[in-house]
Amino acid sequence: MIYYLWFMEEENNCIRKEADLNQIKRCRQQIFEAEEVVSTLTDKLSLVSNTTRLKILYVLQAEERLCVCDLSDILNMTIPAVSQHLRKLKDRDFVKAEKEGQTIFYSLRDDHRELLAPFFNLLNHQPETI
Amino acid sequence: MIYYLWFMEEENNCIRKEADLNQIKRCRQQIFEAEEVVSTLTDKLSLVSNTTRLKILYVLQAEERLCVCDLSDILNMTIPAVSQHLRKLKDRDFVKAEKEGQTIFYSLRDDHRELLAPFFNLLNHQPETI
DNA sequence: AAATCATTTAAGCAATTGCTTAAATATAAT
DNA sequence: ATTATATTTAAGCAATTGCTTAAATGATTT
Repeated sequence: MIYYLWFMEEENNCIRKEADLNQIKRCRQQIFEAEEVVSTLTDKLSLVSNTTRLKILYVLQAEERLCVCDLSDILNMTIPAVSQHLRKLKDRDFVKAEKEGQTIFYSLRDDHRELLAPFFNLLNHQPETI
Repeated sequence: MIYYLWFMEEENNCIRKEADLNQIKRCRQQIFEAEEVVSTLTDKLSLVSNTTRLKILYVLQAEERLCVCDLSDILNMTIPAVSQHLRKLKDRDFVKAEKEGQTIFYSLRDDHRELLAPFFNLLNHQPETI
């Protein structure tokens, strides 16, 4: 497997006299190494950065489990709208679904508790500033 | 100032026999109280959940300051593209700009260090799983 | 003063998002 | 079997996002 290390080779375009070429290379390498974690992280954050989905996660944290119909009531939203959000959360392993008769109960998975913890903390303690 | 407490009054639409009306009211109130924090938080997270902007924040954390031209080189992106991201980050107080001649240096502000800390930790330690 | 450099701003556009309504699925009750 | 219930899926659409290119701004050098 051959990796092309563009951050080492590529010509610099920043033509400032004072430009620190070593700094630029260092930053390129830093980003190159973090690339995958950046993708994984932003993928998850873009899920959480939606008010409806954050609210869903927040109430699920407190309530153990809720069905689509409950959430539709709680959020004052259409059932399909809620369902579509839940699907995204399920696809990314934020929640799990358990069928009981014709009702499907959703609950928080443990997978992302660490990522979510600071957000739940903020929401629970309602500080003046974030 | 009169607040209409819809979460107390409003009719329930979830018609399941087993629906726990108290649970639904409790959740509504919980969300009602967190509403503002939810907005503020998702507003910030939606900034961070973009790979380019997270990378900018990440390298700025390590490098103290970088100019638009540097970042354009580092990220292998057009100058206007970077500039537009920086504007968003500046508008939300994630970064500050300092002019020095015709060069504008951007650096991290302290305002959101607490929010960003866990993300920087992940990026620095490159764990197998997030 | 004119040209160069660093950056921003603006207009345009393709891709994505998040809703809506309507139809499909699947389980339960009559 | 038929109807009702709970949910999902799909199609359509307006709003937002993030880029591109071109033009504008403002400081520096010649």
